[in-house]
Amino acid sequence: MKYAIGKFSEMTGLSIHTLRYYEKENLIVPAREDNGRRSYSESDLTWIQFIQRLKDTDMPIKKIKEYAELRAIGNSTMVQRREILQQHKIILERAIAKFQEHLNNLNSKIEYYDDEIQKQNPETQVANI
Amino acid sequence: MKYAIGKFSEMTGLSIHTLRYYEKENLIVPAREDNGRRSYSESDLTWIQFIQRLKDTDMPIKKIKEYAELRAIGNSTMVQRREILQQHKIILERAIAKFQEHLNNLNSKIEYYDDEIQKQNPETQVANI
DNA sequence: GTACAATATAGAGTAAACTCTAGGTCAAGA
DNA sequence: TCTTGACCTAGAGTTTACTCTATATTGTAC
Repeated sequence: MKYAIGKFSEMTGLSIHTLRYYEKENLIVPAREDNGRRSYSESDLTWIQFIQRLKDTDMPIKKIKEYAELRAIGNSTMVQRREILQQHKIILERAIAKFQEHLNNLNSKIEYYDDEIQKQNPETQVANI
Repeated sequence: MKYAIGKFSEMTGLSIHTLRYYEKENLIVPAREDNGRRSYSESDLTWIQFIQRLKDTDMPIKKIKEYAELRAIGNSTMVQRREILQQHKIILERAIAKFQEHLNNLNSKIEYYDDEIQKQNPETQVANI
């Protein structure tokens, strides 16, 4: 199946403007119809979903672009592409650890607030007996 | 102890410009000396470290500002502040889940690349016997 | 007492990632 | 045939979070 940009925008949740911007940045370069209109394929869909996950885990557009341009060259660039993913993996592991740590801090702080709020509202205490 | 902006910048790793910008945004408003110079305290240090963790886990400046302005009002705003932290907690939990999921995908993809790279380099295979 | 380092303010500039506008083409339905 | 809606390009505008510049003042070392 082939999809015009409007349809593809709906399918991906990305705006038409964003899709054109991604093309300008070489992230995803769809085929064109004879009349010059963009024609996205199933494989473009799989690819944009991967891009969306990279984006969603904070890979900057520049890095995604780097990966996309290597991908466009073909099989000879697999070692470099593996390296980019490997680096991103390390970034993700660190991010998870950092978020987990801050989540623990946040939990203590919320508990502290709960205690203080209790102290400020004796009625609530009475109601809870 | 009191710290001038240069010292405080060193202690926090934030540039002097950033500290002034944070003040303009009401995130952290230090005392002033008689001559008008900023004077940061120990409690400013604890507070900026908390701000840094919020920032580091992607809370936007606007939201931190909201929290900071409630904090500046005092004890009467505890319920609202608790609510902001509670919301951020949920955001963090979702972020961790999302990152974890993408990490798993990434691991499969890296393994796939490893296989393909192996196939492309038979010498490596021989060397591994 | 003079140089110089640190501080002050106001406001301009920057990078990233969109987002929108203007002006134009083109195919299909009333 | 005409108009409407989807598409096209080039380029301007926006938001966030800084980052830098210009200009002025002040406190300390020689």
